Amino acid sequence: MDETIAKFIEMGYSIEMIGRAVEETGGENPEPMLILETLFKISTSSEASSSKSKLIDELIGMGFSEESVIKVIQEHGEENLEEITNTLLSYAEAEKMRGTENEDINNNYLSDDNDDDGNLYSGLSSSDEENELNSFHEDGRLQDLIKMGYPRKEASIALERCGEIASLAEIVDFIFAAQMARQLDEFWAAPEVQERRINEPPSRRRKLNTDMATDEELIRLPNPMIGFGVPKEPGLITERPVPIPNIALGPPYFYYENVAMTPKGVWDKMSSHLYDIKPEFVDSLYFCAAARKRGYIHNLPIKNRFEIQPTPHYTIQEEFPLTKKWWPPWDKRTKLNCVLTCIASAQLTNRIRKRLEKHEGDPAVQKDVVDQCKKWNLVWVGKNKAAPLEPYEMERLLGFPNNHTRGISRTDRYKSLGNSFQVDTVAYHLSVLKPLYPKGIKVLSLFTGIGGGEVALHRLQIPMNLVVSVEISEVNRNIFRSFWEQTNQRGDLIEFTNVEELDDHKIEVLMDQYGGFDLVIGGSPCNNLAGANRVSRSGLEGDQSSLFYDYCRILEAVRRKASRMRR
DNA sequence: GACATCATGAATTGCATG
DNA sequence: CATGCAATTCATGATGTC
Repeated sequence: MDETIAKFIEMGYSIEMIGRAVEETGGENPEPMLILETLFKISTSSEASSSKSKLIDELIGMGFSEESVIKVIQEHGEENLEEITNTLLSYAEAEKMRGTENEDINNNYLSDDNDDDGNLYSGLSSSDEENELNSFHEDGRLQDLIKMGYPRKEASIALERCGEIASLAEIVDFIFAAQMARQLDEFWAAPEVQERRINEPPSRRRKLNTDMATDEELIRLPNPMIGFGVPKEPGLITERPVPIPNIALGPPYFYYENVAMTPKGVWDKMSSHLYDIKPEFVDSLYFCAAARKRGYIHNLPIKNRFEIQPTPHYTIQEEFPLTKKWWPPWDKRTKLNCVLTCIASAQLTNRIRKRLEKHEGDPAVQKDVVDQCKKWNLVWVGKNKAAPLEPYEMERLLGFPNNHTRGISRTDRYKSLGNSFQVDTVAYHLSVLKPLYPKGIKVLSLFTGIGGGEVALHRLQIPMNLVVSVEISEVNRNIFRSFWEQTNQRGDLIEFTNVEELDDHKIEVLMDQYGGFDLVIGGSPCNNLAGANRVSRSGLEGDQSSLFYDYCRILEAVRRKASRMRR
């Protein structure tokens, strides 16, 4: 503990503050991370601001206005460092994009008036980007950085780390992130002796060690599958166990999704292609009455998530009350299994009924029937009658509005719904964007499907000023366009069919035209990964699932372009 | 051709057991 | 630690009907 305190003093905190923080943190041997968080809170709270904290000075020195910094820290006083980084970067981004308007970003953020921003992205066109980039000399970059107030040493390290072709914005991002992360890093790199003194549950320590191990370690699925935490369940994590690498910090933010249970090594590979961010595995049974085990790789902040309202029912019986009348007492299910793309045959329902009538009260038969019900996700809709869900029932489970998929064949509805997001789960993750983008966001939506991500944003009441959507299926495009029209969206919708056709040039033109993207969202095809595939479960290199690499390509193009535009 | 219906395992993981 | 068992899974392809 003494070592910890010494470290705090070294970081510039006074002994009084440390004492107060330890006291407030409580416990015999509080975790240093918690103390640091409390210290941070104290040092940035209004009553302790007689002497401005080191952090505020640092942020101001980096070129943010004093008002911005104070405002953000007041607003997010209890946030972690990553949160503040993200928020300030978002503000800076928003300020840049407003361009000549030159509004005070803080007033803009705090004000409730949502005036008409229909012309927010009209007539923006830039030129000579490439020439500017090429003429960017390293010495020039160094001098620019020093002019911006960065210490020479820090600037040159960043230059070295980012490489010769990095833009100024990328380097600024790097320095910023490095400064914000430095305090945390001291603890992650803490010596063994100190580590053992930390009074933390063994499970957490094991996780910590695993995460810090080499990359050879395969990614394991967590149990319970709650990611960084789910509502109404213990185990909420407020810091990422493995921080986001500097190079991947947003904005622009991105959100990638796929099935959790893939062939071995797939998630390791996907993570390695997405900036080594560790996936967040979440089972949607914590959000609705059906399981849905999915992995999400994203660079979103994770603090202050919230659920969309109204929340769905958590059990089968509450979600489908009419089944209660027929539900046999020996079927103990309260949650359904994953909604797939195909349903059970009517023959199965018949076979089950006949068996139950013939062997009334036979526990062995009942056990077998329950197994079949689990396998095919059946619910009880009549006496001895177990039937698959109707499309509208799947819509409800997945968080879509009633009849979202109306207008296409029943077979196609099942297929499209089975391939979709669970809206409440995704919305929970995306909810952190709401305070960051009060005037709405610009979305690049890959593999849009029936628009699960957009429905989530809509239900979060985050305006979509622009959606560029890529979706190969015509019926899905029709459904999504119907949603767009029926909800009276005011933003622009631009549709593409194939991800392959969205090349670097098209991306640049779109981003110039609209001022960039705030969010890149999508889940690439799982056909060749999903366990239900008996025929072609060929892994990430399969015909459809290899489109994952197009997601990466497009994301990287967007982030590169965004870095150039930031200047 | 659109649509509906049906039959078709296996990879992976968790867990208990020895 | 090996082994076996149980549980779960964003699907594909063939066939029939209209």
